[in-house]
Amino acid sequence: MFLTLDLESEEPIYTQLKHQIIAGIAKKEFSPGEALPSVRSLASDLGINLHTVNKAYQQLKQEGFILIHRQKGVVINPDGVAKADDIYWTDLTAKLRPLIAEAVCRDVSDEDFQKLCSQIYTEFQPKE
Amino acid sequence: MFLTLDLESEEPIYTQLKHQIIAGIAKKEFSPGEALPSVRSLASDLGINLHTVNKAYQQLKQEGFILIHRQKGVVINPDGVAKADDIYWTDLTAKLRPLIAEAVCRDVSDEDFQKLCSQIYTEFQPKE
DNA sequence: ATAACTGTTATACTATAAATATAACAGCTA
DNA sequence: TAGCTGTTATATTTATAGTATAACAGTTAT
Repeated sequence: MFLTLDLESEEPIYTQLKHQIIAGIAKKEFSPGEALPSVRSLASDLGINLHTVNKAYQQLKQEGFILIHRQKGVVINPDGVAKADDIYWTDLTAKLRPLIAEAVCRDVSDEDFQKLCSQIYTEFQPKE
Repeated sequence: MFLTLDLESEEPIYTQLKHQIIAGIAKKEFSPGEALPSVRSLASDLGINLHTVNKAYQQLKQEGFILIHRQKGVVINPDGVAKADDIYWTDLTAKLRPLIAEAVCRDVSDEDFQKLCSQIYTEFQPKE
């Protein structure tokens, strides 16, 4: 597991965990069905409380990234992540709008913005 | 002034205010040098506390969107908003990365993502 | 001058979220 | 039986969001 935390960040720990696990799935560092550490062991490894890990896991489960078997453990969703639906697009649009509004204010062109997005996309390209 | 608030939203009120004012600047609904309502009158109009408005104004000032003259009032920055610099790009990248990571997980292609961004960009196109 | 308006500062309070600290429960497994 | 799962419950601390008053200093119009 290569999860690192920035305890100085304003981003809550459980959010950092969520983002890193989602990034790991995007980068194919985690395979469908692969087991994730238990809440206790991950909390122990990172030096944080088990409830913080549990909160991240619960939300990842709610959003379909992982499955949690009551007395087994936590695994990356074997069926993969649900495709983009209407709710997802609406949500993503709401998150992008303020970013693009500021970009417009700062004279960032549509093309420059897309260039940055494409560059970030390449970060999640599986290494050949 | 066309500022509306969603008091049920998880997004803090002062953040909603910031986003709407930035969006207003992007849409050229606000012109450089144009006056904004005082903290008291805007707070009164919106039915919220003056400190909440003040917090939004202070951050907008900090980020260069508005100017505040001590005993005069609040105006849209007459010099326009500062162009994108290194700090801005780094910050924007950090905000986009989790969105793009999830998009990759949900099989959203670079092209589809860019299509959405372009569509949002058109929202901020000045009406001819 | 006075009244009414600016932003600013200070203090206090409530409510909520984030994170931690323990503890216990139920079920699986070696 | 011991040790591991996730889960639930309770309590505490800390930080943020938002409100409620009050006062100060400077401007502006009456």
